[in-house]
Amino acid sequence: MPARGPLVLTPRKTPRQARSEATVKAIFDATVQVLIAHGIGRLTTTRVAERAGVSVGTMYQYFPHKEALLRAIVERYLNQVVETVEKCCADNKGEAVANVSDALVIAYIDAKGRDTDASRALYAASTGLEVADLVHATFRRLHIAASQLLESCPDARFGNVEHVVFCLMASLTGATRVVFESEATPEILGPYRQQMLAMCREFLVSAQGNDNLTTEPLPSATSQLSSRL
Amino acid sequence: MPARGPLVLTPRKTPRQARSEATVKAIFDATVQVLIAHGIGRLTTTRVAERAGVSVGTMYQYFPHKEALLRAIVERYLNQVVETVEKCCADNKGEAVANVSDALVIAYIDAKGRDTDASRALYAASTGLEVADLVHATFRRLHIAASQLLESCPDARFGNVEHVVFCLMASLTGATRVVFESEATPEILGPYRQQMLAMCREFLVSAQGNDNLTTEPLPSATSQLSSRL
Amino acid sequence: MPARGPLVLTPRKTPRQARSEATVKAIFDATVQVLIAHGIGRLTTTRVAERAGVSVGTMYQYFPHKEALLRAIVERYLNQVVETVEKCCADNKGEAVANVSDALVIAYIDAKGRDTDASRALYAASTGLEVADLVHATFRRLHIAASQLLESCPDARFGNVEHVVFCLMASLTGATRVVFESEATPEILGPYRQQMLAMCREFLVSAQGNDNLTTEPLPSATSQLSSRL
Amino acid sequence: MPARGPLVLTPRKTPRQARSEATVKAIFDATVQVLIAHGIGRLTTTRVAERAGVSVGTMYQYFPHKEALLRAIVERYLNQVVETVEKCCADNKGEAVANVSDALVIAYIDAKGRDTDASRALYAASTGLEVADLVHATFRRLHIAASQLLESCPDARFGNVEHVVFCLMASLTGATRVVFESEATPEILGPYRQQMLAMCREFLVSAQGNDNLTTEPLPSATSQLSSRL
DNA sequence: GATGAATGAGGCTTCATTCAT
DNA sequence: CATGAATGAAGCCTCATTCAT
Repeated sequence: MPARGPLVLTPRKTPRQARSEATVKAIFDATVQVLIAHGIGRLTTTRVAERAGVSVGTMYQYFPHKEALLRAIVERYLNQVVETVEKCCADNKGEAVANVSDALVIAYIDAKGRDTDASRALYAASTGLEVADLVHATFRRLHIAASQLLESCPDARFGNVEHVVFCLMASLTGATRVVFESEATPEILGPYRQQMLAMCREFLVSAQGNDNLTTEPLPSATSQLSSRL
Repeated sequence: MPARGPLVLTPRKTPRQARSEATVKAIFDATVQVLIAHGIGRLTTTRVAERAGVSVGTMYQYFPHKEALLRAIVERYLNQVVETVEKCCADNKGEAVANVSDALVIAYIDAKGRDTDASRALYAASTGLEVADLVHATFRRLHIAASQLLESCPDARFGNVEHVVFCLMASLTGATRVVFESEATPEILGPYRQQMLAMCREFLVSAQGNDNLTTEPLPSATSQLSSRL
Repeated sequence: MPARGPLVLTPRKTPRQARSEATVKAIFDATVQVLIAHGIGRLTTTRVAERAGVSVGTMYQYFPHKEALLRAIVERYLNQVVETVEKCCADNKGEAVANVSDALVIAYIDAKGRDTDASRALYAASTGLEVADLVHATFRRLHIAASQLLESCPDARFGNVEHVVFCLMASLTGATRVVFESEATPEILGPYRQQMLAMCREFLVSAQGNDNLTTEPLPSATSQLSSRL
Repeated sequence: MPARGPLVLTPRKTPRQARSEATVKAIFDATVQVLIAHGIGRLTTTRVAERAGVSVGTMYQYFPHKEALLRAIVERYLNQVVETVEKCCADNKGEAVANVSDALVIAYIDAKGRDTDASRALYAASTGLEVADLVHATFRRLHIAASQLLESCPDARFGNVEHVVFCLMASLTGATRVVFESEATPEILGPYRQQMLAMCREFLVSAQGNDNLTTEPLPSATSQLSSRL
């Protein structure tokens, strides 16, 4: 295929479409700003529209109801994060487990850390049954991406990848949430990232070969803590 | 829930009579039930009162406003969890790091697993600025208890206990939240607990002596993910 | 009406559209009607909205809360009265004291008498801390207008205008209130006006030159009534 | 009737009655205190009972509802004032008009000034249809007492006593209300009383013989002032 | 399409009053 | 009789959503 000059790969928008996109973007940005400034409890359609510089009526042209707007925002945000991680996975296929672990941890934490305020705000917005499915789907995508990446490692010897990756990603995403919900200052984030790197690396490396370690029988999960471990 | 300036968060009336206590208990139970059945978004004072079999007026005799009720519930729940863990810490003073790690993990996960539904419901209720301070305080108590416990281990050689414990507890609590918010069936919880045991144990054991491991220079925490790790 | 800290007393939305203005007028009229028909104790936001033929929501678009509505109504009414009196003052600059007195009395009583029902209703609404400042400000404006008018009289020889005018206006406004709160039928109002004219005229005329009349020593104002006068 | 030692003219109360009276007194006092401290808008049955040191239940034993309590308080207060004035009237029968005027003014203003806070509070409580009849009845009693007193004056030559006294008392009571509702400090009350003494005296004295004075046609008050007075 | 005034269901809270203890 | 916990009607206010202009 011979080069034919600077290719324009994105189709030219009609003015109408362009305006629509700009409006939607304005609404999106406004929503995040309101989320950051007022919190989910004070996020009202009027407030968002005001901030976006459009009328409520216009907003309802693009989002049939508030929940749709919220879902769209959360979805967009989660997608950004997942895509960053997926890209990282693609970039690290075939690396050793330890490296892969580091790459994953850094990719995820840094994706979150890109915009601390937005991340905090979105964590708050992500709680609620309305978007639970989005969160789950996102987690599944992360899980799949991480699984494939780890299985691609030349030194991979996992007993049960599913379980390992589940725990890995639950820790990574859950702990990061804890960090962001308390204080995600650089002074906290730095050490946190370092420790998390170690934790995940040790975990994954040690999981090589002795995964279903089935040590002693564990006390039943639902009962009181047995005094004997 | 509109902000209300200086909030009165203590119950108006200290239940010192038998009838009162029964009423308060009914309200507490009803709140959790409504939380489980409808979620925090559909938790209304009317609904709680109805479920508790009392009038709204009665509810307001014990809780000056909805927020106070919510805080009371969350506080009670968090206290239960913390106390379980603190008790576990007391019971394991002087054990080896690996054992202590196991004890902590099991204590925490089992405390949460005692009532799966309530835990799920309360995770949802715990998000929101109204109770953020309670959650933080709880985390701090857990952090302190775990720190003291780990420092008491005869084989403890931590570089920076603070950082290690912070990451440990963030992972433990955060990952457990992820599990409960997706599906906390025994089929999930069992393997999760096993992996978490391994993860934390490996982390803590490996943190002996090489804490501030400062291996290779890490990419800056706040910048974009460097493509090459 | 519970206190609410820093109150927002200006309407949320400045009515700049035709529809808006009509709505605000309807709300104003309805408020006065409800005040007349039910009294301030039975004036509820719902009732006013109903009477105005709008929804509560609409009302709250123009008045941030009930108190703001009440203040707006009272303010509007007091302004009408004050403006009438101020105009009268402007029209009578330079007249003799006796004529000025008559003009003031007639202007005030007739301003109140324009709409007997509204006046009665607004007297009731004007009691309450919410509007006390408006009432005071109005009295001060009346006081100032009357002072300036009286000082402009060619035959003015007051000892202490402040005290004289204060007593004059307190009597005029206070007595008129008493009349309207009992029965402001023409049969009452007519003679009342005539007597008030005489009273104020005699007072002002006699105050010429012998103001600080300090006759006999008066019994202390705050002590028990001396039995011997 | 020979003296028979110290006579006990009030019947001895049974303990029960004594307790009742004490309770009622406590409730009365508490009501006034709450009125002063919180205003009529914050006067709740619970608050009064609390302050009185009795239970709401007990309060309802003595007053069938809140309105009854309020009426009782207002009635008691108005009675005190009226009785003071009536006593003054009895004491001044046969005096000259000027003296009678002074006596009335001082008696009324000082009766109100006895407890400034209570007077203010009671003014606020007296607004509302519930007690309008009490206020009217009180005014009528004052009117009657003053009429009889003035008619008893040896130098009385009133044209229409009714009209004169009505205006006199409306001014006295109305103006005093104005004073108390703005600021009833001694610095205000002193001059006010002095001026009021002059005003009423001049009015009454000048009313001797030229009551229906129908002087010149009065200027229209900017309004539709009835042309014929 | 865009606007923003209007809607009204529904949430939170108060408080006069009742009644079992 | 006294108590005070319980009641629930009723008030205030919000905000997602609609629709005439």
